Amino acid sequence: MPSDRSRRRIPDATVARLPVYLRILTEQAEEGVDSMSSDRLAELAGVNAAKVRKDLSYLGSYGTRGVGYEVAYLVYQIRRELGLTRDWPVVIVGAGNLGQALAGYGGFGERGFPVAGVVDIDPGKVGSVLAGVRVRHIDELPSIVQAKRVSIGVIATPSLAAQDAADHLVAAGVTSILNFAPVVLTVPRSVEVRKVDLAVELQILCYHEQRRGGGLHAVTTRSATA
Amino acid sequence: MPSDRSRRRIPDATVARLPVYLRILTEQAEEGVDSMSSDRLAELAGVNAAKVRKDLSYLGSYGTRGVGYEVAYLVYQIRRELGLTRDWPVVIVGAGNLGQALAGYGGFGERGFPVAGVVDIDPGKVGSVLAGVRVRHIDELPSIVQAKRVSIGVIATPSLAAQDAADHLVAAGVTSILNFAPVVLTVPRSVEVRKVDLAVELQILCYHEQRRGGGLHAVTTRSATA
DNA sequence: AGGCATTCGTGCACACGTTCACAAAGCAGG
DNA sequence: CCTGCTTTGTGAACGTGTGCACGAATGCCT
Ligand SMILES: NC(=O)c1ccc[n+]([C@@H]2O[C@H](COP(=O)([O-])OP(=O)(O)OC[C@H]3O[C@@H](n4cnc5c(N)ncnc54)[C@H](O)[C@@H]3O)[C@@H](O)[C@H]2O)c1
Ligand SMILES: NC(=O)c1ccc[n+]([C@@H]2O[C@H](COP(=O)([O-])OP(=O)(O)OC[C@H]3O[C@@H](n4cnc5c(N)ncnc54)[C@H](O)[C@@H]3O)[C@@H](O)[C@H]2O)c1
Repeated sequence: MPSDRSRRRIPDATVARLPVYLRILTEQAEEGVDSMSSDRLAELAGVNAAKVRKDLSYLGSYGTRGVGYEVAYLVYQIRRELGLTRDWPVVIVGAGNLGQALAGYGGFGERGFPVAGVVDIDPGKVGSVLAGVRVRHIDELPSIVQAKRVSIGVIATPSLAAQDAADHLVAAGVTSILNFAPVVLTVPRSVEVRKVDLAVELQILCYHEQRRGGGLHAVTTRSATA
Repeated sequence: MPSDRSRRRIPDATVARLPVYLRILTEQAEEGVDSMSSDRLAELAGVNAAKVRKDLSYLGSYGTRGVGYEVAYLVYQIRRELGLTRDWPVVIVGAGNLGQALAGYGGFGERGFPVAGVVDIDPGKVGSVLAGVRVRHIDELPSIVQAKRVSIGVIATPSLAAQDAADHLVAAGVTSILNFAPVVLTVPRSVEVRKVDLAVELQILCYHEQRRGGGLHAVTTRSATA
C-alpha cells in the first residue's frame, strides 16, 4: 500500500532538506551517477548519514541494502513528494531592485517556477518590460492569478507596502507567499508565508562573529590576519 | 555581575528571533512607544508571549514586572548582544543580477552593514560603478578585506563559481559567509556559512501547497480555480 | 498601608529533531 | 549454498525548542 506512505506527514526539518538532496541527486544523475549510498549523499549535502537515511525513509523504503539508492528513482520520488511533478507559476509583486533581479533570474523557470507575471503599483514601472516579462498593474493581479493558475506569490515591495501586497495576493486567491520584505505579515491561517530576511541572516552571522572575536583576543585576531 | 550573563551562550532559535524583536522595537521606539509588554511584542512578532520572555531572559532580567520592558533599553541590550554596536562592512562577490540588487539596496548600510566593496572576475564588469560602488577585480579582495576590516562576505556568483568565491573569501581572511548560490560550500570549520536558497523556499511552499490540494479533493480544487 | 491587577521570569512537561548503534537485508565470490 | 562485506531502515537515547502555568515582583488605587 504505497499511497499510505504518501499520506504520512513529513517532518518540517526533512521537508527543508529534501530540496537539497534533490538538487544534488539531479546533478549527480547528469554526471552519469546512477547509484548512491547515504554516506555519499550525506557528504555532498553536508549532513549526517543517518539523517539522510531517516529523511529518505519518510518517502518509503526505496534503498537497497548493501548497495544504496538508485539516483533516478530517488529523484522521481522526491519530486513527487514535494509536488514538483508539475510547474508552479509565481507572481512577483514589486518591480524594483529585487523584483527585477528575481524576474531576470532564469533559475526559477528551470526549477519549475515560471514567472507568470510581475506587478507593481507605480504607473512609471507598469508597461516596462524586464527579462521578457511585461510589468502589469497590481489591479490585474486577480486575472493573472486566475488565468495562469498561480498559487504562489513573491513580495518584493518596500516594507511599508508589503502588507498591502499580501492583502492583494490573498484577495486574488494566492495561498502561499514568499516574503522578502522585513516585516511580519498578517494573513488568513489558510495561507502559508515564508520569509527571507537578509538583514536577519547578516545579524545572525555577526552575533557569532562578535562572540568569537569579542573575547579577550579581539585585537590580536584582527592583526593575525595581516 | 552583568558580564557573566553576556558570556552565556544563547540558543540558536533565540538568536534567530532577536533581530526580529530588534526591528519591531526600533520601529516602535520611532513611533514614540517607550514601554512594551511581552504580550504586545509577541503579537507584533507573530510568536508566543512566553517565548518572547524566555528569549529576552537570555539577555538578562531587563523587564519590570507589572509593567513590561523599556523599549530603548531593550534595543540597546539586543544590539549589544548581537554585536550591532559597531558597523560590519561586507564584501559582495559577483556583480551580476543579484549582486547589483544587493549593492544597490540601501537597507544594508542603514542596518549597520555597509558595502565595503563589490568584486567580480569578469573584466567586463570590473571598473563599472553600481550604486556608488566601483566593481573591483577579485584579486583585490585581500586588500579590501584588510583595509576595511571586513569579516563578512556575500556570495552572489553562479553556482559553479561559488566554491571558488568562498575559497577567495576565506583566503582573504573573511570568517562569515552569506551564500546565495544553491550549493553546499566547503570551508574551514572556523568559518561560518549561512545559505539563502530561494528555490528551496519555493519548494517548501509547494510541498504544503500540493499537500493541501493533494488530498481527496485534488481534482475538485484544481477545477475550482477555473 | 494594604489589596488588586498586571506582567515578568522560569520550572516543567511535552514535542520535535539529531545521532548512535545494530539487526536485517542484500550482493559478490568461491 | 554459505560466508563475509556493505549498506539500509529504525529503535532508543539524547539534545534542543516550545508553551503552559504559576510564583514573584511591581505599580496603582483606595
Ligand atoms: N534589493 C535588495 O537587494 C534587497 C535585499 C534585501 C531585502 N530587500 C527587500 O526587498 C524589498 C524590495 O526591495 P527593492 O530594493 O527591490 O525595493 P525598490 O524600492 O527598488 O522596489 C520596490 C518596488 O515595489 C513597488 N511597490 C511599492 N508599493 C507597492 C504596492 N503597494 N504594490 C505593489 N508594488 C509596490 C515600487 O513601485 C517599486 O517598484 C524591500 O522590502 C527590501 O527590504 C531587498
Ligand atoms: N538573480 C536572482 O534573483 C537570484 C535568485 C536566487 C538565487 N540566485 C543565485 O545567486 C547567484 C547569482 O545570480 P545572478 O542572477 O546574479 O547571476 P549572474 O550571472 O547575473 O551574476 C553572476 C556574477 O558573478 C560573476 N562571477 C562568475 N564567476 C566568478 C568568480 N569565480 N568570482 C567572482 N565573480 C564571479 C560573473 O561575472 C557575474 O557578474 C546564483 O548562484 C543564483 O543561483 C539569484
